[in-house]
Amino acid sequence: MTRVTQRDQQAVSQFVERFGAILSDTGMARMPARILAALLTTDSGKLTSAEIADLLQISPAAVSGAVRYLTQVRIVSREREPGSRRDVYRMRDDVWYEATFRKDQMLGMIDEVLSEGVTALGTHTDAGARLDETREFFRFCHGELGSMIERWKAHREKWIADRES
Amino acid sequence: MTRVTQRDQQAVSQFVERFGAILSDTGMARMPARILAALLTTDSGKLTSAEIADLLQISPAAVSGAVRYLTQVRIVSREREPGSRRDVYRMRDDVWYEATFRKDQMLGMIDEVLSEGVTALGTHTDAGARLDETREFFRFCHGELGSMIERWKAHREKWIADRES
DNA sequence: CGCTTGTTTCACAACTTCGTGAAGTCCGTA
DNA sequence: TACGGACTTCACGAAGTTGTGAAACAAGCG
Repeated sequence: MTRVTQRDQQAVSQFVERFGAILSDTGMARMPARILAALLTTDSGKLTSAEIADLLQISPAAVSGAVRYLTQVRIVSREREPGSRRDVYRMRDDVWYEATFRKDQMLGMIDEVLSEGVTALGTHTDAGARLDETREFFRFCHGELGSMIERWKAHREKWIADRES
Repeated sequence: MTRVTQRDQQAVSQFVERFGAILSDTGMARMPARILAALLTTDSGKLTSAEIADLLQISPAAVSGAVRYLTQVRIVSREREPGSRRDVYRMRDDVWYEATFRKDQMLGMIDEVLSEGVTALGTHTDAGARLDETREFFRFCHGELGSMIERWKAHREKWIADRES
């Protein structure tokens, strides 16, 4: 291993920690965030449990718990090469789509709760009107998010085409 | 106080708790979230420390800490009626704008960190290319968020006009 | 079959966060 | 300038989270 490679490894590791930290700042649990960051930095987008444990210096138990969460929310998929006992975790291509979709669901819940509030206060009160407008804001966001996904797909196509030229 | 009013109070209180809980699910600390929810349900959008403490059944110390946070992130403003020793906290009209703006800043930080990663890996590697695309996604979101604020302003005007007719 | 390797479950300990009570500070008022 | 009310600070205790080690479990392979 050359010195240059060592420096690179260090830089990559530092990126994994920083990006993991940012993701956990946005609400994702710490371990899943770090694992996702680690997967992002692999060429294949795949990593075994042991590799994850080694890379992030965590116990197999921690890996187990975190990947269970990540598979549940469809951020990674679990695979196993035939004839092997090792699980391999693959980052799904549509992670950001999934993440956006999940935020969108949250907006739906906010809408529900705000509707309760509007009912409780009535739109004839100032507070009720404020709640009504707040709800409209979140409904607006909901609509925006939906169309944003479409726009991203288009933007991505164009961007990739530009990059290759 | 009539029975109907009592029921309303209960419904409002329930809304405050539910909406506070949702806000804290999205990352905001519990107390600030509850206080914001409480302010939303007042006609004037204003509340004194004592009122907040009473409404949410929390100590003055908890109020103090939470409103300090809320004023720092510009969600509420502190006022004091001349000749009074009571602080009054007012919900700012542009809370949702501020919240969106703050998310936007987060996107900027993500961009920075991802750029480090792209540098560390180089765009000629598969991982580097993936990071590059990820960064492009967040940059796209950044742009979308910016224009979304404008669109919301326009949408709001129209919505208010419609509501009044 | 039993061994080996890899994963999962579970109870525990460390850490962090959160809200409180009590003491402290500030400031207008008499 | 002394009083009183209101806000803030601080240290503590409670509660919830998080990651670990150890043991149980599963599955290929000799």
